[in-house]
Amino acid sequence: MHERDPQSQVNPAHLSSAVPSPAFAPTSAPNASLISNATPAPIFALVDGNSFYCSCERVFNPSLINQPVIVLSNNDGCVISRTDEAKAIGIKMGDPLHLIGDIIKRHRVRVYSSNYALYGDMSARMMTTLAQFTPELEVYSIDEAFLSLEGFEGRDLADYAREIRRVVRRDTGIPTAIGIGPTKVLAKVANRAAKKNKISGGVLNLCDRAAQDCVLAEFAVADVWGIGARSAAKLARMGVSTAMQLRDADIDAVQKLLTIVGRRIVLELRGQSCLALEMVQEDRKQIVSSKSFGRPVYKLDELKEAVANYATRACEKLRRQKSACHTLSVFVQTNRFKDIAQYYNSGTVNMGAGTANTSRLIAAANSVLENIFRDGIEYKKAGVILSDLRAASAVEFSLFDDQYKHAQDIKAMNVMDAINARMGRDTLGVGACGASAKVGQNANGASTPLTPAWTMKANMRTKCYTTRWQDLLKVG
DNA sequence: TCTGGGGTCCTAGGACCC
DNA sequence: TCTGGGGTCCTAGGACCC
Repeated sequence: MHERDPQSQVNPAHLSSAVPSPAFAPTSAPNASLISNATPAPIFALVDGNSFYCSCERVFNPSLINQPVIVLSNNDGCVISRTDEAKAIGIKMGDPLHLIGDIIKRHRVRVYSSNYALYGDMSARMMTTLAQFTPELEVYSIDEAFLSLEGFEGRDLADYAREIRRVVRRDTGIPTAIGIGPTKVLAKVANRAAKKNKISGGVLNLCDRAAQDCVLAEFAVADVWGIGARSAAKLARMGVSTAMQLRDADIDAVQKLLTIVGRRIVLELRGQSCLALEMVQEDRKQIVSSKSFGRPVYKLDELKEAVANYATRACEKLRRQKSACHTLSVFVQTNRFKDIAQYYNSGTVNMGAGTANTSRLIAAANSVLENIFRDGIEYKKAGVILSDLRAASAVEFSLFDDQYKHAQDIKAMNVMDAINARMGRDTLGVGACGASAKVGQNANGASTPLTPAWTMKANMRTKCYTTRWQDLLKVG
């Protein structure tokens, strides 16, 4: 869902200037351009949940309000969400938990393992609420959405955005910030500035040039959407350190430095929309399931069990988008932070006519694993990558493929998915995944010494308030 | 003891073909 | 004995995002 190829990125609205006049427009042009020769300028609003994961936790635990709160990555590794209070005491994004023990103790920071079932459900609620305000909405990430406000020019856009914030807060409990601009990049800038500036009331409209100048002059170029650390360093060498300087820079020089991606960013900063709203979620081109282990793993059998579980997750995603996979890769690696001899190995297998059958993919993954496994190594992470994905309906058989078996495969998977959807994940699974994963967990699903080494650590997870009946909050 | 996971896009360079 | 160049496809690596 991020950068796209230039063709699909171009907003047709802006191609109109290249068309001599409606009379010469190709017959395939949308009718709108024949009716009106003034194509309306796009207006984007970016709505973004503040400290989203922490805010989700606060919704169900009001004692966290006004407290420093952080949410951790998988395996309780590092900080991936923090409240303003946590930011204020110096906790940074990505800080490893084991290095900030002092601050946590001193300030009584409330620490949580990530609970994606909860955050995913809260996200869906937020998006449903936003959809009430405009049919043109792009769900950009778990906590962000772009809205098109085209057609709302008649009203005060900042007022409308404040109304959106109020309703999202009322209906989901999630606080948001909203940035408005004529391009996605400017809407992103506006959103960030709105978050920083408390007097903005969480809303900033950067549609007019004077407002843009004012904000861009003070905006670090490294904070511009699409400019990462590498690009920022290159730009610094060119003497560009603010978003305003980037906007006004020689565009060809920028392209030379940052490729076509950089050029697009400059154009967007200038108010020329290159990145269109993408309302339909395209199918994934690859599906990855990989995780670090809770504890080091040494044995092939344990790796196989882990990989079987990852393949199962990946296959579920594959079937959800009705694709079949034609290439499967598996990788294993040591702990890159540990001062030991590093080992990384991966292997790939061709899945012939294509399949979305969990058992087949696990079997294939196992054979790859046997090839890349070396004895005597302390493994930290493994993963499965499904690629060369095509529509499941377009599976092509060769003379040697057993079509009957393929049809049986599909039936079996449909039954498994249906049961798991109704009774909960992993109610029905493939034997290779091991029953042991469920043994040795305490009541909250946290790991105990009996849990297999490969399973994730999540010792501070809250309940699934919105997705499990037994976890519903009791009032009174 | 302890450092996330899942994605996309762009470019350069090699292989291959004619 | 001399020994081209253009196009396409694929892959690996880099960069970025949340």
